[in-house]
Amino acid sequence: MKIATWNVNSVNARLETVLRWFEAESPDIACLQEIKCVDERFPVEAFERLGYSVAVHGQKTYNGVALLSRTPLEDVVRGLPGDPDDLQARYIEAVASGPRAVRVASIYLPNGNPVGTDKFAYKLAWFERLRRRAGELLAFEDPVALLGDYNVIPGPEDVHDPQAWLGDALYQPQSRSAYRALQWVGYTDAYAAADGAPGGYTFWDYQAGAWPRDLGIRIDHALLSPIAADALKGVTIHRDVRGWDKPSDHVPVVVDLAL
DNA sequence: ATGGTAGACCTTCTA
Repeated sequence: MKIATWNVNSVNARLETVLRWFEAESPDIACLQEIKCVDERFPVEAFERLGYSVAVHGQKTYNGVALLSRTPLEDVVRGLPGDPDDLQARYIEAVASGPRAVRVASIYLPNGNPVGTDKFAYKLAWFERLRRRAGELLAFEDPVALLGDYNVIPGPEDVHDPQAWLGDALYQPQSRSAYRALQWVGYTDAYAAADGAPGGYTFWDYQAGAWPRDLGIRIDHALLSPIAADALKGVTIHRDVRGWDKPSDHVPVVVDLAL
């Protein structure tokens, strides 16, 4: 079973590119982030034609997440539990049903820049809510896969130049610690567990020639519950997609599970 | 030294 995550940076501006990738790779489940549209403007039919069930948690202009699955999506949760005042659409969770049911979430963690502002505080608070939710999910029978744009560079091997990112919210000690705390709850970073090599970047900025110079960072992650981690066969970063026409600044990451 | 690009949307914000 292949589960993908991809920050598409506007699903409508990128639809042709996104569909092209889905036709080539046909993941069983996919988690999209930064769809940048309200629910009504998500291209549901285009994905249904490819055989997917669709669940959307959209928002105007910013954020927005979605889940796609070849089996029906059940028990959909829109929005990260724990703060009714948080209106940003950054979390959707559901069970991809069937004989190999998986509980999956599409996560768009706050960026948090600049450090020292309420944006960074929001990032850390969101991380804490996610940790609590992740703990709750371990009580369910189904394996759990939490995929998305975590906006965290886990370690120095995940960035072209650690020094250049020291002041950035994505590489703050608190951000990295919060990401590790998710693993202490009982989740496994799929890329690390699959012996992913250093330099497995998933994001290259549009600016300053970051892509041709390979100035990338690894911030799109898959965290797996124990049963899911036991079934891990491999992780593939679809790096070549960054070189396509009209690319997102993120590329798809696919985890392959023996489920 | 404070740029450089992309998307949504309406003038600036977010990344």
